[in-house]
Amino acid sequence: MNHTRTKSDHNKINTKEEDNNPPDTNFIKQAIEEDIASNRFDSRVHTRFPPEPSGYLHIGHAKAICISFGIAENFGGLYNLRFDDSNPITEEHEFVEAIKRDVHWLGFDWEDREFYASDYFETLYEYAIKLIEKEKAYVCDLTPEQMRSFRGTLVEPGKDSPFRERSVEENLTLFKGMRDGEFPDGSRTLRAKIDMTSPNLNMRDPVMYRVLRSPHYRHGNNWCIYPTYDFTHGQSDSIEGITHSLCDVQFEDHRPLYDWFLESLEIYAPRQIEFARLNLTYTVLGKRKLKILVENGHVNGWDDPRLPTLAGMRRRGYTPESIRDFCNRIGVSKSDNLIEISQLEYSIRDDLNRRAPRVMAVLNPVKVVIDNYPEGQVEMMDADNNPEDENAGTREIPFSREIYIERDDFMEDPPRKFYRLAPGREVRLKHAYYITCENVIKDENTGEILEIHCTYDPETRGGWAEDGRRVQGTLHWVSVEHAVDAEVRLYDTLFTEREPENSADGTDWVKYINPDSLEVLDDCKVEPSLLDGAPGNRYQFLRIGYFCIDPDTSTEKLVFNRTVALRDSWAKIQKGQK
RNA sequence: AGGGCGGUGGCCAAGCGGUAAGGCACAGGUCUUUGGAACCUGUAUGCGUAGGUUCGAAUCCUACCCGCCCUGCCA
Repeated sequence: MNHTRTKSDHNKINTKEEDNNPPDTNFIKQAIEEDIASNRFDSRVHTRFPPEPSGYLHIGHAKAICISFGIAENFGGLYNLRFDDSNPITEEHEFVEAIKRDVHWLGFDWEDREFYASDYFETLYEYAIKLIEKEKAYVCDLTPEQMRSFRGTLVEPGKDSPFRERSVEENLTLFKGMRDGEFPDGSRTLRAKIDMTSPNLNMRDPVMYRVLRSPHYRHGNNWCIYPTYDFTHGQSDSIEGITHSLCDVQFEDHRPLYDWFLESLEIYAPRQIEFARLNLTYTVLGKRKLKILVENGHVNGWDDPRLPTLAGMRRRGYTPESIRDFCNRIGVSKSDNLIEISQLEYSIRDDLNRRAPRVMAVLNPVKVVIDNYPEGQVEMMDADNNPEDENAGTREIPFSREIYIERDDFMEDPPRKFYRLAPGREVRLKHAYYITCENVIKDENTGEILEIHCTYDPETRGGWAEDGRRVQGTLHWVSVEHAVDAEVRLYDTLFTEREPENSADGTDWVKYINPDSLEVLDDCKVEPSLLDGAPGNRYQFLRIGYFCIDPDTSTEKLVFNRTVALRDSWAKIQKGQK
């Protein structure tokens, strides 16, 4: 048969299963492939992730980790975890433990390749002496203010420091004096002698060492001078034999300096490649801002489930697999980006849909009495744990004359397309029976619905009618007698603005914190099987969303966090009807 | 203004001179014991703008416009 292939034919042939895979290449992988082809690093691939232990890791770091470690895995290479700890003022041991925990949780194993830039301080000191001897570094006595004015501006060149031409001997003596504690904090620096007229400000004789009497969390009072990032990072990469030093684009104009130090020192030189950092709608990423949220009490600690920290997301119920999937899907490029939160939600729903056991929980209960059901009778109903997973098995759920259903699942005067319970209407109770609403009992004064009275059809056990009649709606429920009380914490975005840091009128992102980002429901009723759950366990509450057990759970009270709601097409219809 | 880097649909992102992949979102629909999931269909005569080179340009050239980063002894 002779027929032209149309676009729809094409789509049928390529099923979503095949098309759904994220692209398996990006500009960094291409660059590495070229280096392998040209044998630039003896065909090795060795990357690193260099966090500073001054805060918790967030989803933006996850992107960086997935890129650096993921690429090393792809090429059968190695990856190091290196703490970039050259500023004792902001760094703490607590953070190194938290970072290690989070990277492991993400599923990466750096084996014995755990390093600390601070362990290279002695080598770095020797490197500095080497540069002094090569007349490429000098001790400068300028105060911070003076140094700033000598640096020039974006459009005006800087001026040479009056201390720039000190002799090698004098520099050596002075630098040793710095190390030996002979000079007060901030009084002198060691600077690279490069070019005060460079259009790249980073090349205008950048500081290599500062005098700073602050105990280091790892080395105590061993040092009173500390190297700067620029004099630490590249050399650390070099020492570890890193081939590709992947970092975010803000370091792009540090690359000439990175290369300059390595070349001047005549040591092994890795290749730095930069990519765009992650931005997410309705949140902030960035160490300082997260720190403010935590320290000023806007949230309850680094692991607050509303935070984009890995600790927060873990507590919220995100799986490491979903975060990795998200990082793969968003791709790698150099362009500024703002990823929609729905992209992240897609990844977690997709993962949990396949893995999370289904349970029934009523968040906002209203009582239903089934008048024709025998009083005192209890039936155990079979329920599949996960229709997406045939190996998930089944469990039994107690059914009785009085049950709770969701208040939202009943309407006295239902609008069009409302498929749930209403006077005279028959619906299915999931895994149980068809019930028909006969009447409701309301509070005389407030009009609040107290009880809904129904009858059930004994011929519909399991949720099927012999005569083949259909019902439009299926409700979840919990037996009153067997219900377990629970607290459920619902989360909304932490900010009300899509771009809190960059909104139309304001500069103060803090004022866009969402006052309703946390809603606590403390009268929830859940099925008894949940009593066996442990903190961290994830579930799908049927028809509602994905939830996990919070560590705040005690023997007295179950506490759940909503990870993400199920997609809700009824909510959309309602919106449209308004 | 000097330097660096970016600009492909609402949000991401392929594309690497041969006639605009894919994902998310959105809109319809099929199916359904979750209004979930799954499945199907639709959504850029267009690649920041204007010129130019070429049989042919998102890809090459020129100019211009817009955005981000850089004036810490932070990383």
